[in-house]
Order: sequence, then structure tokens, then C-alpha cells
Amino acid sequence: MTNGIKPAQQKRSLEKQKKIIIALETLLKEKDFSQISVAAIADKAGVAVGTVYRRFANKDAFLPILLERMKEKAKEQPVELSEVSTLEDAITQLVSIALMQLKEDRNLFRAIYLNVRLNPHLIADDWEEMEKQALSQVENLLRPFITEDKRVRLAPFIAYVAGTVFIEKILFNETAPYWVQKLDENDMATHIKTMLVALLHS
Amino acid sequence: MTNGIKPAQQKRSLEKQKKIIIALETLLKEKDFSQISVAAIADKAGVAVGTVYRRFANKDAFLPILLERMKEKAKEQPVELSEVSTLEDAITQLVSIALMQLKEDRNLFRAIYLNVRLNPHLIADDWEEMEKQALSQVENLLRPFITEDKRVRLAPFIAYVAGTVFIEKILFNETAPYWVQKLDENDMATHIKTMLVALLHS
Amino acid sequence: MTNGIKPAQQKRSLEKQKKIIIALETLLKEKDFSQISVAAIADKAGVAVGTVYRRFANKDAFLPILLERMKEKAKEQPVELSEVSTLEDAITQLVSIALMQLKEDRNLFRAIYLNVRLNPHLIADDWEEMEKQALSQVENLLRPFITEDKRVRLAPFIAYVAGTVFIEKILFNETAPYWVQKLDENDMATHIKTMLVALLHS
Amino acid sequence: MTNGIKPAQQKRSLEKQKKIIIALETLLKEKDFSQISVAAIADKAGVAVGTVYRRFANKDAFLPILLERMKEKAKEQPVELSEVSTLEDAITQLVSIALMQLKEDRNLFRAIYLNVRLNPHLIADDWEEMEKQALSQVENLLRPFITEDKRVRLAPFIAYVAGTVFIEKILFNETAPYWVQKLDENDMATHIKTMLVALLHS
DNA sequence: GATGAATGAGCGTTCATTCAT
DNA sequence: GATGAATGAACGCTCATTCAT
Repeated sequence: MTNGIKPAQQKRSLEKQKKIIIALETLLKEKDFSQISVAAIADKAGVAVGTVYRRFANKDAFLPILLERMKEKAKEQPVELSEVSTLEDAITQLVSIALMQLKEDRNLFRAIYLNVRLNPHLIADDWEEMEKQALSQVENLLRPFITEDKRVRLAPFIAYVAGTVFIEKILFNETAPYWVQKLDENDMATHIKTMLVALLHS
Repeated sequence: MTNGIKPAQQKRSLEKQKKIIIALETLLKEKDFSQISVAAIADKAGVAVGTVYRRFANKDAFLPILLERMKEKAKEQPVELSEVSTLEDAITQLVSIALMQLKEDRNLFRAIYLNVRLNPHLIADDWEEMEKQALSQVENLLRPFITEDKRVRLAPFIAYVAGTVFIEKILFNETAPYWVQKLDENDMATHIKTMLVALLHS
Repeated sequence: MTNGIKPAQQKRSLEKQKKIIIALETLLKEKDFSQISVAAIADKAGVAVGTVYRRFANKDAFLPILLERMKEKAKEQPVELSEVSTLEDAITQLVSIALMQLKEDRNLFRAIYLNVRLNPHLIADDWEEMEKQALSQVENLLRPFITEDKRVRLAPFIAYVAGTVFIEKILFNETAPYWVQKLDENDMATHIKTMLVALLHS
Repeated sequence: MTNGIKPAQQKRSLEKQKKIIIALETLLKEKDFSQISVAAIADKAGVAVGTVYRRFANKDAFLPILLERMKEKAKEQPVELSEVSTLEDAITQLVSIALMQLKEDRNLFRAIYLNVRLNPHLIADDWEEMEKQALSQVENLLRPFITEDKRVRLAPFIAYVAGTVFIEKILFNETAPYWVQKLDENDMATHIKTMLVALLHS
């Protein structure tokens, strides 16, 4: 309950809870979280407002849920790291995974991204955890190909770049200036790969 | 008046207008623009609500003002491009300028950054213009060192990276995961320089 | 919902809706609609402001309601046209009906009358319809006694006079000069009847 | 000062006062008094808000001024009663004068008419006086042609009808139903004359 | 458990009025 | 006297939250 989500014990409850979350996700495709009223969510979900509040302590409690949902989705379509034989392969995969995941569930990411920044406290812990996972994935990916020393030194930066560099392009392309909108995703991915490989070889 | 800002004619007015903007900037250090009420701004500025509305057509009129303020500040401490003799120097300067500008007026940037994404329409044109300037600066910087072809192809991407890669680290460091917080800005700058130079040489 | 009135589904809602309308009617006895705040209505009705807005889209939505209410009341005490055998009888009835209806629900009429003039667009259609009914009633009343030609020519004028001539006396008697206040309603009705009959015989 | 109008002693003041009133009259042609802000009046008059308040105690103080202005205008173009030789002539003149005066300065009348009803207390006395004049005019007009008894009995009613019956048609024709809009003013005048003459002969 | 009517604090905004300049 | 910047009460309206049914 610390996170504001009230455990559902019955099957019916769980269904409703899912309905509500899906309703929110649907609405997030149209507008920002702050512009979505609880009533609108209830409406879209086909339940009463009170029912929403039986599952969620308050409106803020949706954010952690959305994070949870993101993790869940990540698991549903797990990133299968095919065996890679070269550093270049590894980096290529890393970049393409980052790109794919962001494109998948763009709206979810946007909502979470903006709200983490608007209300950091709401989901601090979950967020932290997710990012930690990302880092260790990067470390695992690099391990076979570079020295421990280099890995420790560069993995955080590489994880940072991989997680950051596409945000503007993918999540906020509409707000981006014209020339950013013209940048091709795949070209970008290639450039980034080139750069990261060069960095690791430097 | 087209932008919703009403010209102040008297000395007293200008003072109050300044007070109001400073009040807003102060509040922006604590919370997001959407969470700041006009009454709160007036209160912080020590003026009445009506006084705020005498200077600003409505709450939205603050956003353009913030952008303006950003430009103004940028002019106050102009970026002096010392003459650069190598591509590496040029990139080094580019990266360090991006970093510096972002650190300077972090709060202003945060407010604008988030609001551009939350309400793109409000300051679309100004924003566009600023970004265009950034691109042409990058192009000028690269011109002496690389072929026209390469420049046209890579300048937008480089501008994009330079403008994007520090955002998380500088503007939202608190919300970033622990290992990102440990990343050293200067190390980051060095890495990025290395990467961009490598890309341009590739 | 097109008219801004939200349908009430529960018994409790209907009660409140009624309470709100009655509160408004009460307040209309004291002051004009434009001088009555939504908060005052809510207060008088013993409900919260939000409750008012749950039933009425906005303040303007009250005007159509008032018109509706007027029609409703008109139905409650329907005008029973006893069979009339002479033109004089018909006119007598017409005038006395106009007088009676205006006296009944004086306040309602006042509010509507003034607001139709202050904000014509708000209830234009309903109003139009009501007036049309009035005209056709007059035409029906006259049909047996005068030629088609005369009826077509004079009915609109007669309807106009019948609908207009009592307004000052009945709705705004307090604002009228002393000698108007001394005019006796029944005398007036007699005079008007005399005049209209004479006109029709001319 | 009881009426809220502050006496102007200097020529310059009087000019400004006149400017202000004319500005108000101009604005009244476009919108209702309640929708005209003091600032707008000052603006139109080319003076400062404070100047308006130096001449008028508050916004309500304009109403009496408007009444005054109406009287003034009435004097400027005095109704010249040509000598009448029959009762019919007298009534014809009465009706046509009422019609003319109302058409002249329609906007002024509208503003006053509505505001007298919205805020009766503001101009009660002046209004009363004007109406009394109207009655005595009617009495004078009728004196030569009918018995004292009849005159005393019918004059108030006739004055009432003459002053009332055109209001809807002339002042609020736009809000009136279609068939009222189609009524011809001159036809109306003729009908009314016919009716009043018949009444007096009855 | 579920419902949705009810709540009321809070928002952005207006404008009659005041008063320092 | 004239100015117009400053005031702040009041308005219409929204919406997260509660709770009687």
C-alpha cells in the first residue's frame, strides 16, 4: 500500500484493475497524463469513479503502475540477445534494442518520462531499479570483449548514451525542429554504433 | 502584444514586471510551471494578482517570456569561439559550450524543456528559431575541416547529439539513477568529443 | 445535453436539480440573473458549487431551463378556452389569458424577458417557438368571426398588442411611474378589449 | 453629488465630461452597459480611468447622466405640436411623436430602459419626472376634445399605451419573433390611432 | 464490492475602484 | 487636475476525492 496500489484479491477485481490501466494507456495516446481526469479513465474503462479509487489510492498511484506495466511488457517480448561474436555486433544489438523498446510503447514512455521529471518522488525506487537493470545488461553485453577496467569505466556512460540519445527523436519528434525530424532513425543508429565502437577502441 | 506580453511604459511597471519574472524563476526551482498558480507568482513577487495580468495577457504568456529571458541571458555571456585550428578543437569547443550553457540557467532550461513538450504550440516558433541557430553554428564550426558532403550529412546528427546528450545529466540529474549521478561531466564531455571526432573521421 | 442540461438519473439528483432551480427562482425575485452568482444559487439550494455544475453545463444553461419551467407551469394550469360565441368574447378571453399568465410567475417572466434582451442568442429558438404558438392561438381564436383576409392582416398586430401591453404594468410595475401604478388591471383589460374589438370592426 | 455626478467647474472639465458621455453613448451602440468597462469608456474618450472617476462617483452614476442626456436631446429637437383641430388629429400626432422619439436614440433608450429595470433605484426620481411630463402632455393634447371626466379617466391609460406599445417593436425588434419583425411601423401606428380614437369615443 | 452524486478547495481571469506619481 | 499602475474581491468553472446508497 506504500505505493498507493491496493492489492486486488478477487478475480473480478483484477480484471477491473487491468481494464482501468488499459483505459489509461489508451488515453495516454491522445493526451498527457495531467490532462486526463480520473473520471475520464473510469469512463473509458467502463467502471465508476469509486471503483478506480478502490484500486488506486489517488491519481498519482497510476505512475508506479505504469512503470510496472512497462516492465511487464518488456518481459512479454524479452530481448533475445542472439549470441554475438564481436564487440561491434554487441553494440549494434544494444543500440537497436534501445531503439526498438522506445518505439514500442512510445506513449507509455512519454507519460513516464515526463512524470518522472515532474514528480520524481512518485516512482523513484522503481525507476532506479529499472535503470540498474539496464546498466547490468550493458555490462554483460560488453564483458566478453573488453577488459574489466575499461568496462567498469565506460559501461555507465554507454548505458547512459544508449538510453538517452533516442529520447528526443523517438518520444518527442513532433516537438523537435525540422532538421531533427528529417534525421533517419536507422542512420542515427548506425552513427551511434560507429561512435560507441570507436570509443571502446580508443 | 501579439505574444501576450504587454509593454510596460513606466519605470515602476518595469520593476514590477522584472519582479514577477524573477518570482516565477524562483518558483520554477521548486516546482513545474503547471504546478505554479498565478496567485503564487503574484504572492512571491509581492504584487497583486491583477498586476500580473496587467503585464501578461494570461498564464501562457509566461512561456515566451521565459524563452526570451533565456536568449537574453545567452547574450549576456556570449560564447566566444576562440579560433580553432583542428577538427578536434572544434568539437571540443562545441561540446563544452553545450555543457556550459545547459549548466548556466538550469532551471530556466528545465521549465522550458518540459513545457515545450507539454504544450508545444505555445512557443513553437521561438523554439524552432533557436534550434535552427544551433544547427547553423555547428555547420560553421565544422566547415573548415570537413567536406561539404560530409558536413551536410552529419551536422544535423552532431547538433542533435550535442544538444541532447547532456540534458538528462545536467537538467535532471536528481531523477537519474545513481550510476548516472556518478558520471563525471568532464569525462562525459571527453568521451563525447572522442566519439564525434571518430564519427567524422569514419 | 445539447442545451447544456445534464440528465439526472437518480432520485437524489432530481431532487437536487429541482432544489437548484427553485433556489434560482427565489433569487430571481430579489435580483437579476446577471447579478446572481452560481455560488449564491448553490448556497441557497444548500448544495455545493460542483453539484450545480453536475446538472448544468454552465451558468447560461439556466436560461433554457427557466423557459422550460415556464412552459411546464403553463401546462400545469392550462388555459381552458371556454367556447366563445362572439368576437367580443374571444377578445375578452385573449386579453384575460395574457393578463393571467403574466401575473402568474411574474418573476420567471421578468428573468426571461430581460435575459432574452440581454443575451438573445441563448434561448433564441425556444423563444421563437413560444411566440409562434402565441400567434397561432390568436389566429384560431379569431377564425370563426372574421374574414381570412382581415385575420391574416390583423392577427400579428393583435398578438403583439396582447403580448406586449401588459408587460410594463405587470412585470415592472414598481419601476413604473405613479399614475401607471394606479392604473387598474381590470380596467386596462376592458379598455384593451374595447380597442381591439373596435379595430377588428373597423 | 447625491446622484454621483461631480460638478465640473472648469471649461476643460466640462469638455472631458462631455467626451466621456459621448464615448459611453458610442459604446452603447455596440453592447450593453453591463458589458462596457470603465476602462473602455475612458479609452474611447481618450482620457485616463482616474479622470472618469473624477467626474463620476462610480459606474452607476452614468445612468442618471444618460437620462439627463435623453432629456437634453428631447429639448434640442422639441416636439412641435401643430395645432390640431380634431381628436383624431391629436391622437395621430401623439402616436407619431412616440414612435419618432423612440426611433431617434434607440440605443440610449435601450440602455436606459434595461437599466431602469435592472437597477430601479439608480434613477428612480428622474425617471418618475419624465413620465409625469409625458402624462401632462397627453392631457393637454386631449383637453380640447373630451370631457374632463373622460380625460382624467383615460389619459393615464392612453399615455401608458402610447409609451409602451412601440417599445418591443422599436427597441428590441431583433429579438422579436419573425412575425413581429414583419409588422410595419406605419401600419402599427395607424392601428393604434384607430384603437385609441375608438376608445375615446366609446 | 460497486456506484456515481456530491463535495469544495483551488484555479485562471476580470474589472470597479484607489492613489502615488 | 490628470494619469494609469496597482489592487483584490469576486466570478465561472474544474476535478481529485469521498461516501451514502
